[in-house]
Amino acid sequence: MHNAEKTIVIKPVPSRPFSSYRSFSDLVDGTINRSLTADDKIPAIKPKTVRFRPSSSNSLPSRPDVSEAASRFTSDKASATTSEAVNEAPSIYKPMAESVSKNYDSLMENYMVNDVGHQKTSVDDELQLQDINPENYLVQNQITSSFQHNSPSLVATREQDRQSCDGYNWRKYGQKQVKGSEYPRSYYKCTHPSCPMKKKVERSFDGNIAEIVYKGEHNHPKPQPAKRLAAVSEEQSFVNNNNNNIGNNLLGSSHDSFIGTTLSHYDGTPDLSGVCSGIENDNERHKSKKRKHKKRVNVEEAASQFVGDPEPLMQASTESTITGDGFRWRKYGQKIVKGNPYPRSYYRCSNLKCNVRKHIERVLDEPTSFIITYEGEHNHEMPDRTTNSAAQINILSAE
DNA sequence: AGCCTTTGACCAGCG
DNA sequence: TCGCTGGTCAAAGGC
Repeated sequence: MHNAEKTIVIKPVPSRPFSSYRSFSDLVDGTINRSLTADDKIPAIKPKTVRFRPSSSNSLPSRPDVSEAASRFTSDKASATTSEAVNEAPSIYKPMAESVSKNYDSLMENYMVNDVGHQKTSVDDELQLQDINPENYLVQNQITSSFQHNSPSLVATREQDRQSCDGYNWRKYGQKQVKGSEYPRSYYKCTHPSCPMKKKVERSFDGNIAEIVYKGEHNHPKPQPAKRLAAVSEEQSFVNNNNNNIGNNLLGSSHDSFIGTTLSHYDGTPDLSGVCSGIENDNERHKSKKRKHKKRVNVEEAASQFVGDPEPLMQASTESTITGDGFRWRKYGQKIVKGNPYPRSYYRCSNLKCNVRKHIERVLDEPTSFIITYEGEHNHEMPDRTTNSAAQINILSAE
């Protein structure tokens, strides 16, 4: 692994809208006002050989290449197909960062898919997903504690801590400081018996996720979510009736007063962002509480500087899209960044009061891999995804 | 009691 | 063969 390059990619600065990787505070302070240059190269995630010792206690071979998100996002039929492939998987695996699962293909597709009745965004064109390698995927996150605002449910029970927002239960079985990473890496196993799914999480000292790598595939359905707070439905009704977003009223929307949604509330949908993983333990909860009181940075200001870039973004659809990370996004542009022939797509949280942005780009050296970078904090709850999940299931069924 | 995290020790691949 | 490294084990303690 090219540690130096990887470090750049995963460095948990809260913002990386430019390939020059300035800090978010720099952006806010307006210290960036230059255009991209040839020196602004996008670091690629290089292949990494992962030595994997088959577990003697686990009769099910695990292939460290199918994302949890992806597997979660596929039908049982698709999972069965993958399992067949798993049986032939070697015990030495390549790179978690080099390619994207075939499930991730559909996942990424849905990641950009509008809900019922809405067309996909042009992500297929942007990212050329059709050639995604049925192998691994990696989610890179630079996030600053999303999802923690005004959410009583996050001050949760231990059970809820254990259950990540991806809906599965994890048990930490190790932690190690790995060379080349400034943060400790934690190792988690799915707590379901005989499930080979694992994940590695690198978390900064303030609790932000620097990197999440999923390995293997769940061989079981997602655990039944904890009972949802009764208040949610009422709240959601309110939200739905007050949806300011374009078109997607069926889904409900983000709203500052929206409270009570449990972590398990997004059934069947992927969590590419890892935004919820930052609340997986008590420490994280406490940190999240602290972050509540942090002054929110003005992402809008930073973005306006970006828009003023000499290489303007191509105008994109103004329709909002609820995505795999549970939030609704509106694409506001895309552009070719020097050093990478693939266009980078820019999204903004469609909640009018929220300044979170993200961008998605292919990895130069590994076109089947994507880097998803988050910028800022959501100041609202996740939209209700029930309807969206149904829509996604329909999409999968149609395939 | 059960399940979790923590953490030092151990193992195996690689150069 | 040896040291480095990443991944895993397992005992101990906590909730």
